Amino acid sequence: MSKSTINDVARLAGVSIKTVSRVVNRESGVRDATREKVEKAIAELNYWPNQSARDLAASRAHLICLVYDDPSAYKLPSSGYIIRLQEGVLRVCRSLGYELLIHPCNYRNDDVESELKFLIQRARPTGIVLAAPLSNIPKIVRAISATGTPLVRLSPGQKLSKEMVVATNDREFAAEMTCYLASLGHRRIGFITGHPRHKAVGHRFEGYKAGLKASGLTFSEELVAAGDNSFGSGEAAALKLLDRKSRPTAIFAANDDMAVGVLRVADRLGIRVPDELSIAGCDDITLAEQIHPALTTIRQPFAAMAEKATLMLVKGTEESEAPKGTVIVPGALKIRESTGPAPG
Amino acid sequence: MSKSTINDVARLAGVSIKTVSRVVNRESGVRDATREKVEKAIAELNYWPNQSARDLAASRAHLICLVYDDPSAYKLPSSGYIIRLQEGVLRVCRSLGYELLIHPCNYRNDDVESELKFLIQRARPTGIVLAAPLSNIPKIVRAISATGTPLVRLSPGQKLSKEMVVATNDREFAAEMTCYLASLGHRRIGFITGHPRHKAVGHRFEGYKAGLKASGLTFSEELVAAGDNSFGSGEAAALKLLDRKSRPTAIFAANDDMAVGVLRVADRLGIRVPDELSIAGCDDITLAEQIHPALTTIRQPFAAMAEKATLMLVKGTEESEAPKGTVIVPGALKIRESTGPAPG
DNA sequence: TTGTAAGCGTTATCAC
DNA sequence: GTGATAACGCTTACAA
Repeated sequence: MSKSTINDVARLAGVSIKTVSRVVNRESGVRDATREKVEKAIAELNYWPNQSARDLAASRAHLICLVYDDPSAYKLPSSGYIIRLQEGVLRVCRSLGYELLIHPCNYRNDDVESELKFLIQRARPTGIVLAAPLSNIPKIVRAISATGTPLVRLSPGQKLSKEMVVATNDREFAAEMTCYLASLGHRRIGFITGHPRHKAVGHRFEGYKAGLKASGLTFSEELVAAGDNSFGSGEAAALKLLDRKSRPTAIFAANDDMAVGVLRVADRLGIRVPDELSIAGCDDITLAEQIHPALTTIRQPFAAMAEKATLMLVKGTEESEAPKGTVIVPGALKIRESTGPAPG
Repeated sequence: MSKSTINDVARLAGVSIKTVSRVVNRESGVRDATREKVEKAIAELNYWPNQSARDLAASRAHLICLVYDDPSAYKLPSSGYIIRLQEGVLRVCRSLGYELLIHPCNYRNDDVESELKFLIQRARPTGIVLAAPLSNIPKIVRAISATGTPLVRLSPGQKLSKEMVVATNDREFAAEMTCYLASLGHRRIGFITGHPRHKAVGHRFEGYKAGLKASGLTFSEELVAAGDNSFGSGEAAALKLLDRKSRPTAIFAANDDMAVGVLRVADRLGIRVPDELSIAGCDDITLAEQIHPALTTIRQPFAAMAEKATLMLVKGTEESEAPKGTVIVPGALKIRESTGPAPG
């Protein structure tokens, strides 16, 4: 195992440590011949720079911190959300030589604020990526901002020009999905709303209405049922919508968990999907592709959003021109098997 | 934001930096009055030790690395597994002042080995927690071991007395579940096997056989169907088992994803659960508690295993008496709604 | 019980 | 282009 230092390399290559440092950090102004000598010595000694020493000397840590709502505190079925966020941050970290520190936290705890300050003081990360729904909780944002650590918020549910924000276009793609269903001939398109506290999810309802309008359909309260993002609430809502005389021929749920609930109810009631009923969701959870029929949904760009956020953080730090404002990473329709032409 | 150093504190408290260091590190041999003076200065200056400097000076990093199979490479429905592992490691890290670095990796890549070495060289973690199924892939284990970094393996599928291993008692609880089903009066208990490469999952099949024996039932190939841990394979296997003349009155699947598949097939075939068919799974994925009827299963102690593993790593490093051998963290039966008395 | 001084392995400054 | 040499903020012998 390598224990060699920059000094060993310098000695072997017959140069100063500064020159080795230059080569390692790809600085310009090193003669090719010198560079090669150094690189040879590095390879021979199997040298790797010591991260702690680098960070200390440069007074910066190569560290990104991802903060999100603690899933173990809720039992979210879609912990895939977090995995995908991690995935996105990791992609950038790996390519740019940063490490990822993860910090799930429960905003209901009274001491989240000091907990976050403690974390930041201790780890001194380059920056923080704050995931929804924490990103729209004022005391959390305030606690982090107070430390002066660069912060990027994910889907805070509002545009903010003076801060770094990455979001997706919930409203637009929900409208698009609605138009798609209308284009299949559906005229009675039901909607199941999501958790009332989740702002971005609320945008989808607005998108649904906009889509109806754009398709020349009229909005009706009768076609709407309330859910709370859970599988069970999707089942309950489906039961309500499908029990009616003139039931919808398509149901669009504000998230996949609920859409899967609808699918299950349809199955139980003997309603064939998509022949008699089209079902669409939103998020593209892993299960969406695995159930039968595979769920038509909207792919949420969680990983891409996290990737973009991390990039903003790193660039902002390295280039001293911190990018501000809201960046939109668009979602994408995933047409699969659960939607089809309207019956009749 | 604090930029004060140990020197500032020493100056303000009127002591040497060594004394400050002693207070910060809770070393003994500091007079109470002195300690108080220092603590007051620390509070006043809002001082926090610089982690990089500490690590450099002590030539150790307060860092645990969790390495697991990259979920984005497969589309595992139960990414909850990883979240729970992270949860366990994080618990220990937080209480002991370590940071958690996560590293999902794809063992199919040709360069995993150099990738891991790179990671270790760069981050120099205190130790590594290696999750299944990576923990039983020789080239992975070898690559890590070669660096000399302390390693704890999770569920490698075999007992190893000379290495640090944390596992659960798959065989025992699978037997227990089988006995439980037998005690409900079931005499034809079906089994769906898991992924052939996953050793620990294979143990469950053995446990099933042992449970039959202990209950005075005879094993029959007719009651066994092969699966591969996926939801779809569970559906297929269920179809096979339930299609037979004298079909089983209970089905025990080697994991929850498959058990949910069985549940779905039963629902589709109009077989009432648990009245006509009892279904049991293994893992206790989040979905298990949320579907209807809630799934009887075996709670796998993922978080507890990760916690134990991390503790071994830290203790082993700090106490210079590295604990060796296999530690077993037992699983637990979760009796819910999908199992009941045998019909008739 | 407390303090001094020598590193730890880098980066950064400024000569050459 | 290259190289001394001084930080960076802390731990750790070893003294006192």
